[in-house]
Amino acid sequence: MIATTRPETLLGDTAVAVHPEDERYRDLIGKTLLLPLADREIPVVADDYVDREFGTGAVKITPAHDPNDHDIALRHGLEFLNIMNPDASMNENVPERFRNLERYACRKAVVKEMEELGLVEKIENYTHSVGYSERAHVPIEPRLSEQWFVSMQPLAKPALDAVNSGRITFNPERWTKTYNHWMENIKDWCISRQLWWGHRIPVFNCSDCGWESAEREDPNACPVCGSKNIKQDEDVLDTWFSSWLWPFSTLGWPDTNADLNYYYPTDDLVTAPDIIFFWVARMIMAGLEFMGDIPFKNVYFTGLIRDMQGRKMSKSLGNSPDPLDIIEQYGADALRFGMMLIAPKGHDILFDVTQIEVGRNFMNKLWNASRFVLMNLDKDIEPGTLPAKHDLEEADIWILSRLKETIRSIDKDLSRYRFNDAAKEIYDFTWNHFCDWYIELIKPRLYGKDEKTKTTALSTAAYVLRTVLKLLHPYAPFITEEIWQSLKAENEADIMVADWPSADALHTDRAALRNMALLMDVITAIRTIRSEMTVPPSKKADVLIGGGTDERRDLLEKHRTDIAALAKVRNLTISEKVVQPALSSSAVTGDLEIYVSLEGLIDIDKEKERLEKDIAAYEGRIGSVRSKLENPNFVSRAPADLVEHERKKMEEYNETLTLLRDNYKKLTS
RNA sequence: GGGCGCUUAGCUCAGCUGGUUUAGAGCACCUGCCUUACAAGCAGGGGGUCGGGGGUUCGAAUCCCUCAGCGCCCA
Repeated sequence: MIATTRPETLLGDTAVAVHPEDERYRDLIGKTLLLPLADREIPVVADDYVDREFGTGAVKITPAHDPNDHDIALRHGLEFLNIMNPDASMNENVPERFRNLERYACRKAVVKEMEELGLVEKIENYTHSVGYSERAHVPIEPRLSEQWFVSMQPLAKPALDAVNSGRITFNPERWTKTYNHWMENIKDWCISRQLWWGHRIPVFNCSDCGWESAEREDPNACPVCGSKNIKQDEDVLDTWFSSWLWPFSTLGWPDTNADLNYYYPTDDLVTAPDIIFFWVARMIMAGLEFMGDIPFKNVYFTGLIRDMQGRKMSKSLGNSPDPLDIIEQYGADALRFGMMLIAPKGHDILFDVTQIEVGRNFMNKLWNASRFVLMNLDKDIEPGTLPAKHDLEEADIWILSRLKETIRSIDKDLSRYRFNDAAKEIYDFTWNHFCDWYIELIKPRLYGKDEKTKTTALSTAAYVLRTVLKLLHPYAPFITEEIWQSLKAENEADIMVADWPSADALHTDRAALRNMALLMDVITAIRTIRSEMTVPPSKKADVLIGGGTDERRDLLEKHRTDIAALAKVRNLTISEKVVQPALSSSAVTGDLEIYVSLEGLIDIDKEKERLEKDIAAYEGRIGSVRSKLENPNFVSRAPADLVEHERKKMEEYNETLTLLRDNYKKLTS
């Protein structure tokens, strides 16, 4: 007894298969059965493919109409009986009464006869997977037919070597596993397609003498018998058959020329991992076969863009947004930059258009920052040229040092295909360093009377901005070129042909980085007090800074105007010993005490709350450092410089905590 | 069945060679601001026992094992 979802194929059965170790049927192996309706004798064969647990454990074999059955038939030398015409109606290989019946009509007829013969045990609904044409919207019927194949084994060997020897690298590396698995189990490639469009397969045959051959030029007579009755194969080539030639056919192959010589092989192929088989592997095979060399050195696999439910975007699902709509809404650069920012290396992304807002906001920020620089830019400033070193002020040195660090990070990220990290670096530097701090820091200089410091600040700002534009250009070609046109020297070329910024042109000044960090901490501390005590931004406050070392106070003294401007301070007192004003709020930054005079705005409870929060924070930090230092194993086994670092941290935290507690005590006494 | 990945803040995700502040960003949220580049913005803030368990280690979001859940690929 057997089960089937396609009863009409019974007419094409040429065997029944059972599992070789199935006790139930062991006796029957090698014997024959009588196939009903067709009245043919068919053998019982034993094959591992059969699942003993499924159904009765006996399966009908229709070699001409099922791929699995086809393979079984090959193994057992069974007959291939094609019972269908190309239109899926029944052909002359079935009993006369079924001939020319459409497949579903035949199915009914077969079932009816089987029932009449009392051979049907039961009929039940069953869900199974069947090939389905999305173009024609009909189920696809497997049917034995003549197709052309490319023998792949000889091509696969050198292609496997090329990747496993490292001549071609995959990024991320893990995709080599997918590649290897496919290549090691490669099957011949069916290149025949039954479509009305495409390149027709250049195979010709003669209906008089049976000659058949693949030809470069269309023949007009049979080369063997001279007959004019020759016909070209009706099928066309699989589209990938031309795609695998892409690395060299696009450069003029099979003709040799300068482009082909220069550009083959290329450096990087950027593509998606879902076409490793269809395209990447085949390009490598074709390159090695036809050019005698690999087509590219590296393959970078991007993630796939999916919708928020994780589904691949597809036309039939209709879940892919039209890029033109997004560009209309956010801008082309915003789309490009936003996409790069949210696409981590080699991982799929769940895409929602609102994520492009980040890109739009950043482009807007860049545009406005550029406007600011340009509106202040005097004509006598030479863009791209830094002021003499001795004219640079600490803020200038700081932003240039930060710029150098940024370029180095970006170079490193790009060399490792970490495009999102590089995008993040540009974003972070531009917004959080250049805009939020540097531009704010130079405003007093720009609005002041000193022409020299003004020019230095502007030259530095222009230099930094120009570098940012170059770094950003691959991500945002349009806005960067637009701004560049206003920022380039008179005879300077467009940004798209500009040199990539070199980190070597700049130097890192550790002292400037450290000093500016302290300055920013102090300014932020004052801002935090102001905000938490709800001092309106329009109201300037008196600030006293005490404690610290002579060096640190000198530093702050040097940046007195910066502190005043950025923290909105009226009178700033910097002295080793300062007396805390009666109505004031306090903060501690390292070993510096900061008092903001509040003149009636002071709220004791709020101030207590603030200090308690700070004290708790430092107690937490000290707790975690202490647990390390009190662990003898840590002290004895961890690297000495790390232990030293933790000790230093402990000292600093303790100092800060002591000052915070003093202030808190004063408040409650 | 075989292979590959993912699980970190309300959401989407970074966190690379184990340590460098008490784990970061954007969005969302709270407070205050139309401060003459920018409200698509500015300043400040809250929010996470890093899916569960075990192990290795002086030290784990990070390395190993295991369990659970989710996703993809196998022409």
